[in-house]
Amino acid sequence: MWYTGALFPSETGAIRMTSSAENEKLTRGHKKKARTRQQLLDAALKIYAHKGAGELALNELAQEAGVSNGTVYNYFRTKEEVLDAVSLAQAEALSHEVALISRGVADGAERVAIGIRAFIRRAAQDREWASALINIVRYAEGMRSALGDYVRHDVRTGLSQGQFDYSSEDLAIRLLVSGVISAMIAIVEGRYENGDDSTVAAMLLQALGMARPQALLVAVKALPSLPVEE
Amino acid sequence: MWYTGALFPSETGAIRMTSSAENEKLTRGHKKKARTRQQLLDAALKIYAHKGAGELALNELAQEAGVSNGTVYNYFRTKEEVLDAVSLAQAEALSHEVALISRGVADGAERVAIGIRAFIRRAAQDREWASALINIVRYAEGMRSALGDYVRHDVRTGLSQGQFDYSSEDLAIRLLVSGVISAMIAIVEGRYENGDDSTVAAMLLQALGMARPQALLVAVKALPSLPVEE
Amino acid sequence: MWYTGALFPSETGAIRMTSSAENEKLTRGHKKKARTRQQLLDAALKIYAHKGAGELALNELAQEAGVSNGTVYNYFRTKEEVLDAVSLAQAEALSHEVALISRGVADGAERVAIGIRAFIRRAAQDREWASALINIVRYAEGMRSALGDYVRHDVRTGLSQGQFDYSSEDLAIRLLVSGVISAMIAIVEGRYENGDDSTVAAMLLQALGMARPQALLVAVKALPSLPVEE
Amino acid sequence: MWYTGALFPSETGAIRMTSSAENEKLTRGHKKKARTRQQLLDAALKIYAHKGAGELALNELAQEAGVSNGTVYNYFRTKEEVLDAVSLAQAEALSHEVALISRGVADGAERVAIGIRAFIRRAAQDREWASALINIVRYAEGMRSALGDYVRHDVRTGLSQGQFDYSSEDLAIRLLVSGVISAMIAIVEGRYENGDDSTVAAMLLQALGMARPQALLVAVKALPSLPVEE
DNA sequence: TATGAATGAGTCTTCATTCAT
DNA sequence: TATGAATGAAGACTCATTCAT
Repeated sequence: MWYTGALFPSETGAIRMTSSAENEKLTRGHKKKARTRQQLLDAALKIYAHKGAGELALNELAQEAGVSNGTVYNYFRTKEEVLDAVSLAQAEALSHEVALISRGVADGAERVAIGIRAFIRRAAQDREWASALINIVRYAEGMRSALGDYVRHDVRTGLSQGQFDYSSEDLAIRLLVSGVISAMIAIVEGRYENGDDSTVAAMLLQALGMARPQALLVAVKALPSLPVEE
Repeated sequence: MWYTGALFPSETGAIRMTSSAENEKLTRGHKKKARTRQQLLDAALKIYAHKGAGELALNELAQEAGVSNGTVYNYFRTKEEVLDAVSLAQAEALSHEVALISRGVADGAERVAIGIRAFIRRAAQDREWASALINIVRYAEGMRSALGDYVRHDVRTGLSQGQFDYSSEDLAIRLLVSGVISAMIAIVEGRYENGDDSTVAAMLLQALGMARPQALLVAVKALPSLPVEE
Repeated sequence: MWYTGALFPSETGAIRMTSSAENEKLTRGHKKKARTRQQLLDAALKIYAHKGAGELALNELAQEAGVSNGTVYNYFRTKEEVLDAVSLAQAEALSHEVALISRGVADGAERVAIGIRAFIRRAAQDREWASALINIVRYAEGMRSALGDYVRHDVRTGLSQGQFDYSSEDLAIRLLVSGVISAMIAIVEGRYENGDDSTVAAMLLQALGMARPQALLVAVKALPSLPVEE
Repeated sequence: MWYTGALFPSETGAIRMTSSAENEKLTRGHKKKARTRQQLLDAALKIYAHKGAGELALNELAQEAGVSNGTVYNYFRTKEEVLDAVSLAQAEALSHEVALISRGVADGAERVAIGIRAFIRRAAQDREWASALINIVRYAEGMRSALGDYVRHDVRTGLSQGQFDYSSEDLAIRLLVSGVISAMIAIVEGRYENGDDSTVAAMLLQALGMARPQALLVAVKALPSLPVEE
C-alpha cells in the first residue's frame, strides 16, 4: 500500500493509497471485495515500479497483494486486464489531481504548464511512482491517449487564446505527452535539477508555438497552492 | 531478410539487408558464421515489428531465421543480448545513413531538421521497420542514448550558431528523440499526412528555442538528395 | 508406489509404502499435498533403482508419480532436493527399522551384526530396493553419514564392552558402511548365497578388532524376531 | 596434463603424465594421434576430479584438452568410451605401480598391505587424483573388478600361507576394494592423519581373518623403497 | 469469495552428435 | 585427422489458468 496516483501526496514520506478515502468508506460498508481489488491494484503498481508490465507474473502479484493465487482471477481475467485497470485508475487519479491544481486558472498556456510541471515534480518526489508510470505508459497505449485527451482541452484553449500556434493538434499533443514522459525518464535515471520542471514546460510551450520569452514567463510562474481537500 | 536500417532503401518495396553487400562477400568468403549472425539479427528485427522485445522467444527467433533452436545459443546467450546486438546494429546503420544525407550541410538547425524528417519519412514508408524501431527503443535504453549522442553535435552547432536557445542540453536532446519516436508511433497507428515530417521538425526546432517563422522555413526546405553509394 | 524403506516388508512380493498407514490418514484428512509428496518420493526411489541419481529427469519423475510436469516443482526445486528428501526419508525409515529389530539387544557387537545382516537380507529379498539404495548412497553423501551416525553408538558400545579394538572410529565406521554397501552391490549383481549376511558381518566385526571365532559366533546367532507393529 | 596414475610421482609438485615417457617416444615418432588421445584422457581425468563421470560434457572435454569439439569423436564414440578408456588406463597404471612396489615381497599379507597403503598415501598426497579415482570407481564398475582382480592373487597367497581365513573370496575382495575407496573418500573430505594408511591396512587384514596383533605388525612395516625406473 | 494444489503449454537451455570444409 | 558451425532431441523451468474444497 505504498503507491498512489496523487500528484501531491498530502502526507510526507509515506504515500497514501489513491483512493484510501473511498476505500475506508467502503471498508466500513463491509465491501471487502473492493478492498481486495484495491490491494491488487496497489500491488501491481508497486511491481510495475521494478519491472515492465509484460513481466508482471500473476502469482507474484498475488503474493505482493497478500492474497492467494486463485483470488486474482476473481478480479482480473488476464494480466492485460490488470494493466488496463491500473492505468485507468492512474489516469483518473492524475487527471483529477491536475484538475484540482489548475482549478481557477483560465489561461490555456498556464494550465498546460501547470500540468507538465505537476507531473515532473511528482516524479522527482517519488521516483518509484515515476518508474511505475513510465512502465505503464510503455505497455498501455491507452494511458498515453487518456493523458492526451486530458490536455486536449487546455491546448485548444491556448490556441483560441492566440497563445499557441501549431499545425497538427494530434502531433502536438503526442509531443506534449512524450516530452513529459521523457523528462520523467531522466528523473528516474537520477538526473533532476531544481527548475527542470520549468525548463521542460518552457520547451513544450515553445513547441506549441509560443515564443521563448512568453513561454519562460509562464513556465516559471508560481504554482497555485493545492486547495485543501476535505 | 526483409529489414534493414537504411533510412532510404534503394529498392522500392523490398528492403535490402543492412549489409547485403558485405554479406555476399562474406558468403563468398565462406564466412558462414557472420551470415548466420546477420540472419538472426534480421529475424529479430522482423519479430520486434510485431511484439515487444520482452516477448521475443528464442525458439521463434530460430524459426524466423531459419536455423535450429540450438544455433541461436551459439550467438546469443539471452534475449537481452539479442536486443543489444540489434539495437547496436540499427544505431550504427541509422547514424551512418543520416550522416550521409546531411553530409555537406553546415547549418545546425538544418542538420537537426534533416535527421528528424529522415526518420519520419522512413517510418512512413516502412511501418514495419518503424514498429520494430519503436519496440527496440522502448526496451533498449542504450538505443535512446545512442541516438541522443548522435544529434548532440548538431544541437550544439545550432546553439553556437545562435539558432537555438535552451536551458538544458540533456533535456533538449531527450525531448528531440522522444518527439521523433512519438511521431513514429503516430505513423504506425495509421496517422500520417504528407508534411507531417516538417510539422514535427518545426515543433522540435521551436522547442530548442527557434522562433516559429524560422523553424518553419528550415523545416520545409527540400531535403538534400542522397548521394549515390557506390 | 512400490518401494518402502522397510527392512522387512510385512507382505511378500509387493512392498508396502513406507508410510502407507499415515498415508491413508492423510488422505482421509484431505492432506493431498502430503500424499503427492509421498508419491514423488516413491517414484524417485523406484527410478533410482534403475539409474543414478544424476540421471533422474524431473519429467520422468512426474510421469512415474502420475502427476504433471509442473507439479514436481511445487515440491522440489532441483534434482538434488529430490535426492536429499529421498535419502532423508530412507535414512529415517531404515534407522527406525533397525532400531526396532535390535530393540532389547544390549551387546554392542551383536547390535552391529544385526544391523549389517538386516541390510543384507533385505537387499537379497528386494534387489530393486537394494539397487536404489546403492544409487542413493553413491550420490548423497548425507546418506553415508546418516547411516554412519546411526551405528556409531553401537560401535562405541562394543568398544567399551571390550569387544572391539580399533584405532580410528571414523575410519572404522566408514569401513562398516562401505562394507555393507559393497555386499549389497554383490547382491544386485546376482551374487548371493545363503549365509552371506553372516559372512559379511563376521568380516566387519573382525575389522573392528574382534577375533575371528568370537566374530563368527556373533554373526551366526539367530536374528531376533521382529516385534509385531500394532 | 597434470594427472597421472603413478602412485608415487617421481617429481614433487607437478605430476607427470601416466605415460609421458611412452608419450615422448611416440611424439618423436610423430605419432600425433596417440598424443591427442592422451591429451583427452588427461583432460578427462582432470574433469573427473571435479565432477561425476556422468556430468562430463564432451565439449568441455574438448576444451580442456585443447582440441576442437569434433576431434573427440575421432577417438571416442560416447562418453562411456571415454570413461572406459580412462579407467582402463588408470587400472593398468596403478597395477603396474603396485606390482613394482611390492616386487620382491613374497608374503601375501604384506603384499596386500602394501597395496592398500600405497593407494591411501597416494590419495593423501594428491587429493585431486583421489577425487578423480573415486568418481571413476563410482561410475565404472569395471574399475572395481579390475582392482579386485589385481589383489586376488595376493589374497590367495595369504590364504595358502595360513595368514588369512575368510569364508568368501568374492566378498573379501569386494570389502578390500571398497574399504580402500572409503578411506580415499575420507581423505578427499579432508580427514587424513598420519598413519591412517596403516590403520586401514590393519582393519582390512583383520577382516581377512588375521588376528589384530599380526595385522598391526604387517601394517606398520616400512614400505619397500620404490626401485628406480630407468 | 478465497484458497492453493494441480495442470500443461510454452520457453529456455544444454549437449551429444553430425558433417562440410 | 582436425575443425567448429549446425543440429535437434532431451530436459529444465515458468507461469497463466483451472478447479475442488
